[in-house]
Amino acid sequence: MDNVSTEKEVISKNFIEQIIEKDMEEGHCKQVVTRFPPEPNGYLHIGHAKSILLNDGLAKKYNGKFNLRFDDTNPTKEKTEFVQSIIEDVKWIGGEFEDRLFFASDYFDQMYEAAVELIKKGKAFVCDLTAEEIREYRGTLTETGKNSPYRDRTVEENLALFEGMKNGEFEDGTKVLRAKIDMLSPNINMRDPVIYRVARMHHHNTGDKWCIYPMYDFAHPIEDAIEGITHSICTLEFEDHRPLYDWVVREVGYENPPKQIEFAKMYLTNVITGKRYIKRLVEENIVDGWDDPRLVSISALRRRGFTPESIRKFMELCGVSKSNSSVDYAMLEYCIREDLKLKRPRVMAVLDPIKLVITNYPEGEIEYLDASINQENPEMGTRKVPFGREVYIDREDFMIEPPKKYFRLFPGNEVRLMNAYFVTCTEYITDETGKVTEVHCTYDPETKNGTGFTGRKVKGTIHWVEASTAVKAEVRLYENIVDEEKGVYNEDGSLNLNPNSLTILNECYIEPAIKEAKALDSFQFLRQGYFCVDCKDSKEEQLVFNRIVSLKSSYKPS
RNA sequence: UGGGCUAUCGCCAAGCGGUAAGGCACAGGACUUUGACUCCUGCAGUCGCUGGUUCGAAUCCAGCUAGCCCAGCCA
Repeated sequence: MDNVSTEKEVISKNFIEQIIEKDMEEGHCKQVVTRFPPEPNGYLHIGHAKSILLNDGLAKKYNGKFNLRFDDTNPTKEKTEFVQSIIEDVKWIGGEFEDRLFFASDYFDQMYEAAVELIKKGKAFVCDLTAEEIREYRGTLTETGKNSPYRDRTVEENLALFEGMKNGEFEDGTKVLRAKIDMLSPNINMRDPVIYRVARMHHHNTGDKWCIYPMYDFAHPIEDAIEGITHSICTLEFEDHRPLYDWVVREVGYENPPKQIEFAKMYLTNVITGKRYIKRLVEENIVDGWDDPRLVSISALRRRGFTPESIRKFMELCGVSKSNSSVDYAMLEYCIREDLKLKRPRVMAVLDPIKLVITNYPEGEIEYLDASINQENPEMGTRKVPFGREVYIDREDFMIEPPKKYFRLFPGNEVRLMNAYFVTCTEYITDETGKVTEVHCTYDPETKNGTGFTGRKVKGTIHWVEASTAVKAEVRLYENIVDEEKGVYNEDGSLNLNPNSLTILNECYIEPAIKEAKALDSFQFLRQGYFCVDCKDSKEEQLVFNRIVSLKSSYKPS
């Protein structure tokens, strides 16, 4: 019986795994080596998480290796600040590159040599056309290109010129090295692509050593080949580059050339993915940084309280394919709920307090009641919860005139104060506007938590926090940054921002057990959802909580 | 007749010639000291469309349609 029940569900292999397994069976690949190759030009977001987890997961599954490599071949956009944050994020999400941290810029010498070899083979030439002329000669999507007048320079001339480029003899932009392939190709990438440009830029890693830099299409296959990458996984927009990728590894002469495999990027509904849009929100100060919890950058998800496990689970659930798709945000929420459910303490909290006075409870007395830390996971033990004459309850848990099927507190009704006693509402007090300011109840000592009282049942159980011992906290409720109905973009292409995406609640009360909370600790506040102590904004005096995700509610008023 | 890719439930996604997995979401019901969780139940007579091949097609072929990507000295 046990053996049967522990059998895991068979999860079907994705198309990349099928390719890899075939390659291994046919002996094309002894040990899988994958890589995550970000350009250090921004922070990582959930889309990158998919790539990291995919590559790392494949390496783990097939007993291979996973490298982290910075694709830093264009210094204009790159910064060391980003290198650090990327390393942190990759580690946090669980990408285990161990000591295999590389920089494409460390291979510049080898790339230069490879280019020289290409020239010697007559497969590359130095071109003097301006950028604009190159564009004109390239043709269009529907018209073929035509050969550059410099295409037939001799090997010797090309060699001399290319060395001149390296030695800084030419102005930026005046000369490029081009692969000699086919200007008639229907694939624009094959129309004698530029593989080296002259540009005097200070590089974060190589400093001012170089004034020529290789282009992605030339550099990337070489980087992969040098590291012994077997499967070079990238996104769909590079499909058209694959013939060029293959051309480079073939012409440069690598023996076990890596294979490029493309998969579809992941989009999430109703959030802004995409580095350049996140960048815009940050730069325009619409959010307070790359880790603003409303964003889906990895650092933001971490700050909001998402766990690496939940994100891994999410990626597992999403799968990998070649069709463009947009995953429902609810799936991510499901994953974090699922991950925290049994692991995190459950404490009572009141986010919108009204005072409840238990009129037949002795004044000034506090008793400590036992309560499970997590009722579904007894291993987490118990905690003491102070109870007294005055407690706070949530405003939504009391109604003067309840609609049908409302089974929380209203005049004359009896409910359970969770982990404590049954209470019956006797009266309520309102201010001059009619707003309820205080509710009065009586309690029944016989119904105390843990006594096994079964005399009668109540339909409602509400949460509460004892007033004199309650910890005051700031709670931030996040909504997705865009309006659900309108989607991410307006018709004119501008971002559709929801100004109500952040609500800050200052008057929240949480039971004293919360005092030991540390940055990034997460809790379930009963019926309020899951919250995380903000690692950035919490101070000694006051804890700040970010809502990770709310619970599902099946109560629908009226 | 530029080229490349994609199309299976509201959203992901298996399926690889033998008669439509699974998850999310949703809807009902049971249970409940969180209206949560958990547990049941329901949820594609048909796979973008049209033809063809076959005893048999989501799977193979042909034609069409729709969507995405490509004309950086970005990655």
